[in-house]
Parts: sequence; structure tokens; C-alpha cells
Amino acid sequence: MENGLNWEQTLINELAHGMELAKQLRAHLNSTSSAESREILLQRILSSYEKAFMILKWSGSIGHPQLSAPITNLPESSISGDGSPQSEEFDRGFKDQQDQNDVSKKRKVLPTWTGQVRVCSENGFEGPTEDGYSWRKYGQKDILGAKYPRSYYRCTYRSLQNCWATKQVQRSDDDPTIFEIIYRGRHSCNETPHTAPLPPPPSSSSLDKQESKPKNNPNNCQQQQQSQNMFFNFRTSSRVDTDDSDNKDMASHFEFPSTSSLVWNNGKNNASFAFSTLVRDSILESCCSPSFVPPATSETSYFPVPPCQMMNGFGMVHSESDLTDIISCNTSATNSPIVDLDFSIDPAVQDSHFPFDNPGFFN
DNA sequence: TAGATTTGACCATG
DNA sequence: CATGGTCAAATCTA
Repeated sequence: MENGLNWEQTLINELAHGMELAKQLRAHLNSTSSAESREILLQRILSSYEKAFMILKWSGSIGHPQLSAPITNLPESSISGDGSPQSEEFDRGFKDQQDQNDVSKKRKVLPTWTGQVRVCSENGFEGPTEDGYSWRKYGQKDILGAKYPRSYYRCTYRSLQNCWATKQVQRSDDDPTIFEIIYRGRHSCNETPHTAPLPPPPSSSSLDKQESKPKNNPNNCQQQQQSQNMFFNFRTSSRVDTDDSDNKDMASHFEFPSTSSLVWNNGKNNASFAFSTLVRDSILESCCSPSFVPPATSETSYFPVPPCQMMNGFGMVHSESDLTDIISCNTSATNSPIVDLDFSIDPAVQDSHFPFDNPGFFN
């Protein structure tokens, strides 16, 4: 298909364009140019990278019927108001999920999304922490090739509210301070991160019994404040992983701070390029600024909501769509002052204003 | 005593 | 058949 060549070319163009704009921005920083012009440049850079992101996402979906057509059907906003994975756009996946659950013990094919949490053991807290939901552990399994067992959790309200959300927590072999969390399905329970008691720190107690035990913390305000404080301390290592169980050849990986790199893993096509520290810092700065306005017109794929807003949502951010991707940001919300934000991101749902109507964009 | 966790067994999947 | 996901009885904890 000629699509292949065209999207690659478009991708290259966008990346080159973004790089050029970043250079311009750097020049502007050294000059006396106005903040407005810098802001414009920044917006254009973000836009450019966002387009590239979208191209990668879209190209990876070629051949997947659920993605090949309805990009225009993307939800208006992929960000759920409560920052939960239970918002509206998961219906299809959710139905699949419920269908699957009609069969006991049958391995479920659910929409999944991953998050990673780094915790700081020096503070006596070694487990990944609140994500705004209450989870009950239902199993633990030694995984072949993995140093640490994998823990399985399901929503506490599974029976009460027929909520079939589950998650798996696996401690990283390479870095034991990192917990990889795989969420499956959506919450259909009424609990939201904003209103419900905080859930237990999911896996710490199970992965390592010496770690803190999951306990609901009724003090949401304190948690929030701690989360916010931590945001300013978090080590600059955010990661975005997109894991789409329905699109296994389509996984995006976005790692930003510590390496200042932006990496997308598109299965067959891996794209990796340096993500300008300048841009990164600008984004962070913008996001943290009290005046930061969440991109209603979404010029940014990278922080669909400002990190501080994420933290307000108990360190969790979700974006989702019927394309089964989710953003999840999970942060330590208790005692660890050093937190790595790791969250999945769905580039396809980041920008409902993405110019798909641009003639020939994907031709 | 109710709810959460642990853990061995069962079963689907590849 | 190996592996991973789930179940459910036993156990723990507040």
C-alpha cells in the first residue's frame, strides 16, 4: 500500500519540522524575543510532535478495523473528569470484558494499559501506591523469568457493583524500585479517585511482605497534598507505555525526563528520538504553572492534563477511548518523596482536534 | 466477625 | 505441556 510510504514521509517531515522549531525556540531563548513568540514556537513544536505521535499510532493500526476508520469518532475528550479508567469510552472493551467473564477462569482478552511506578525504599515505603481505586488481591504467581512474583488484583466492588476491573502488579527485575502495573478492563463501580477512600497500596504487601500493607487511607486531603508536594520532588522520569491488547503490534513507549528521550515502540516500527530538554522543561513548566490551561484544544499529547492536575487526581490520570487505550498515571501518594510518573498514553485520543481533515495527510 | 490476604489447585491458552 | 490467570479454602487482621 502506498499508505506506508506516505505516513513515513509525513512522520519524518513532522519530526524534522519539530526539530527545526525547537532550534528556533532555542535561538529565541538566547535572544530578547518575547515570551509570546516563544510560546507560539513551543505550541508549534508540541503540535508537530503530537502529529508525529498520531501518525505512529495511526500507522500501527493499519489493518485493525477498529482503528482504520473511525478516528473521527474519537471522543471529544479522552480525559475522564475524575481521572479514572471508568469513563465513557470503554464500552466496547467493556462489553468484551463482560462477555469474557461469563466463562469462569477463561483467560480474558481485555483492553489493557500499563503504568509504572517507582518508589523510594529509603522512606520505608516500597510498594506502588494509590491509583484511586480499591483493589482486592486475588492471586500471586511466580512468573517465568521474572525475579519477583506477579500479583493480581481485582476491584473490591466486583461483586457488589459488578465491577470487573483488574490489575496486575509486577516488580521490575532490573530496578526493584519500579513496579509495573497492568490495568485491565474498566471500572464500572461508583468509586472514583476523587470521592472514594484511597485504595491500598496495591502490590507492596504481596510482592514483599515486609512492605507496607494496603490500607485505605481516609485522609484524602492529606494524600492530595502529599501528592502535590511530591510532584515537585519527583525525579524526572515519566514514562508512557501504551499497551493495547487488541493491537499488539501497537505499543507506544514514552520516556521523558531522565533520558530526555521520546521513544515510541510501534511494534514493527520503532521510532526513537531525543526529546529536547528545552521542550520537556517547557512542558513541565507550563503544566505546573497555575495559569496552565489544560489543552482543551489539546495541543499536547504528552500531558493531556497537567501533572499537578494528575496529582490532584490522586496521582492517577486516565485517558481512554473505545480504541482501548488508556492513560494511567500512578504515583506514590504516601511517603515517598521521590516518585516517577509513569503513565500510558493513547496518542490517538489525545487530540480530537488533530487535523485529520487535512487533505492528504494520511494519503 | 467481616473483610482482606495467602496459597495451592484448577483451567484456558498457545 | 508449560505458562499464566483465576478460584476458593485457609488464614490473618482489625
